[in-house]
Amino acid sequence: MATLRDISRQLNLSVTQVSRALNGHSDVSADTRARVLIAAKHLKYQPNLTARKLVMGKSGIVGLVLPKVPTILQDGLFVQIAGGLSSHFSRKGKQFVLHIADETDDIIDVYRRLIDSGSLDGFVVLEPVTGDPRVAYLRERNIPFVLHGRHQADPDYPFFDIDNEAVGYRLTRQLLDRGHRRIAFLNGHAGRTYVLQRQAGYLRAMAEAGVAAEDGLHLFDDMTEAFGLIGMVRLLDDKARMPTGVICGNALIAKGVFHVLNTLKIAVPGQISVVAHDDELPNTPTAFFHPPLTVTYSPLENSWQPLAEILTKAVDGLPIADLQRFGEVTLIERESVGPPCAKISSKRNSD
Amino acid sequence: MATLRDISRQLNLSVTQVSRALNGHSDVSADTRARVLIAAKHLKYQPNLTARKLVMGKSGIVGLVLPKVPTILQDGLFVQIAGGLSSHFSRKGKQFVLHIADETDDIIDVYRRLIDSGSLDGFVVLEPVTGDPRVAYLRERNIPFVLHGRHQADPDYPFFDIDNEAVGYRLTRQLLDRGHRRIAFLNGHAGRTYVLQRQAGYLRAMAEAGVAAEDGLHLFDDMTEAFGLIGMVRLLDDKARMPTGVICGNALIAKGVFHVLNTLKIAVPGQISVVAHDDELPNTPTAFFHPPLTVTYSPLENSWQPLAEILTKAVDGLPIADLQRFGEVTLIERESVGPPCAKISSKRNSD
DNA sequence: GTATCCTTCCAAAACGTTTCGGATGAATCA
DNA sequence: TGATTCATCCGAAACGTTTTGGAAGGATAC
Repeated sequence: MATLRDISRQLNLSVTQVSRALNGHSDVSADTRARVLIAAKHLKYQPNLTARKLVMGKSGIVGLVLPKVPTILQDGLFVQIAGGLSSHFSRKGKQFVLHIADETDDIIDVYRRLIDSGSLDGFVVLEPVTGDPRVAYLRERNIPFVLHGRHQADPDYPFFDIDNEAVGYRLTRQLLDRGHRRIAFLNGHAGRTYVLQRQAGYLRAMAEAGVAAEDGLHLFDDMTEAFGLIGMVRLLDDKARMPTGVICGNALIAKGVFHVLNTLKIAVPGQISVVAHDDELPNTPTAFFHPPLTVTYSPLENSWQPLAEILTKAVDGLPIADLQRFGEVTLIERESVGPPCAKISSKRNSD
Repeated sequence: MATLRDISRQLNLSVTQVSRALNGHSDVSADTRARVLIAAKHLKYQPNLTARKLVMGKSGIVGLVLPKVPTILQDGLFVQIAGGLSSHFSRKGKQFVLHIADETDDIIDVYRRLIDSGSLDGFVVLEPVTGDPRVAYLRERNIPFVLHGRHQADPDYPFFDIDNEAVGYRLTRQLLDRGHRRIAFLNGHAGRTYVLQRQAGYLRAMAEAGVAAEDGLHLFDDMTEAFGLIGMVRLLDDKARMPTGVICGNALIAKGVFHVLNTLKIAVPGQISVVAHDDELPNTPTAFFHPPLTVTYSPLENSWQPLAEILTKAVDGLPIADLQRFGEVTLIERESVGPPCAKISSKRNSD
């Protein structure tokens, strides 16, 4: 590997000037810079990141720590996340590194080790929960990070998020506007902040419409097809309070819900209307549900680019004002919503 | 962060002695070493990996490069791989890092960048194919690596592998010994070496038994449930040459096969016998198939520890003889094998 | 008593980069 | 003319570690 010394010798320059030429400093003549650039290319010069890091204190490497237990990670999503972040970071000239935490040791210890060993400049933090200990620790250590989502209402740290309150609100309004009153919500895991924010949006819409929100209609669990299945069955169990419309936290839940309704021959939207939030998870295209699903749409895919950009800026020490961004959410009305149905008759009810 | 200097000052020692004490060199008195160790713990000393790497030329970081397109990666397997390797490497005091390659750029370019930037000491290479370009490149650059599997018969590089020829042989023998003659093999992707090795074992067993192996009975494709499904249907299509026994490359394929046989009401092992190789993939327990599946058993999980060990040694420059190991394969006879059935009647055949 | 060895220690160099402080000469200003 | 600015350059220090080559002193061998 060629070093700055090699270039400097070849051009009869000092190492300093070569370094400055390569890094675009001002006190290098145009002629010298050009010669350096050519020599560098010719010698296949690659800066030694280790040496650079030693003097600069930054490694150019950012990371993501995930627990071994794949809570959020269904088929392919993992790869999508890691791949998406990785490619956007590398486009910014940063290396992105993924660390799977051993389930035996505390997640904070993992961060501590990673930070103390001094090889990471910053972190992407996924799936924040209220009072997230990772956020607390990173702030305490003063390590740059960016949150996917927020963990409190008005955060003073870098984040990328969508307006989840609005998601809950708009989804609920979809059903309310058509006349629904008994509206169920198969939401996500109760600890997550976005789940609570969507719940808030739901409650606001219900309150605005003057409809009382019943506790039993709002269910929380991991966002899986299994939850959709089990949740929908539970909702149907209580015949007196059966919902006429169901909101699903994501497309996976909706898939489970559709499976139940389909099996029991309950028509959508004839007998029950369904809406969902669609992150565009792999292999779960809501447009091809039967019937096509009305959704609030905000592809997870759109997060990686801003996340990478924000963390890069955070590492470079930009002020907080530049480090907070919101993602777009669009409403896609399709065919899974109709007027409420007074009485649901199904195979199952006729048992 | 405390440095060697800090410790040396506190103890009135030279930086040299502190370094040597910490690294277990011989020319340090027991007393001095003890004092250094205590001081280091007290000051929460963490060696600066960057500085160490700069002088030693090694970073203590090893990596795995995966393509973004998840070829081998079904639900949870990804996390199992990354997590397994990560925890075993960290137990050896090495950092393990996962890199997802952008699908747009050449895999070799990714390795080149990673190597040139000088931050990785070695690589784990998964899913080798015959004449694997990654292996060729890493050897050319003289970078330590370990292969999961082999990409030629008698390799001169580090690997961990199971005896796949024996897997093919034993699985085939299971069926031959019960009298089967028309034995199908739903194998894996044709490029993979382990697939070819298993094929060789199959052919050897058939030849030994004096049975002609028919081309149409040996199918190759990705090891997925879908292949099991489609492959089994194809096998049943050709009524004249229908197999009495089927070998499946892994449990996922077997799952697809069982699905077809079950749906068509073809009894296992009454009408068709099935055997498979079981890597103990997540959510696919062959013991709980109906009927329980006879398998050659060799959990993927058992690979991570030897892989980590071998790569660690390779990075430390140990001779090749210490860097080649085989995993154990056991045969588990369960209830999916019976005598061959002369004529298969199924719902489908009666169309 | 002198030569040799062993134990324990240290100063200095090295790894490749960035940056600080200053040097040089030419051009501009008063 | 002398002072000031500007553009362009360079030497040396710094980052934190490991390693090299040797030094000091005591113990052992002859």
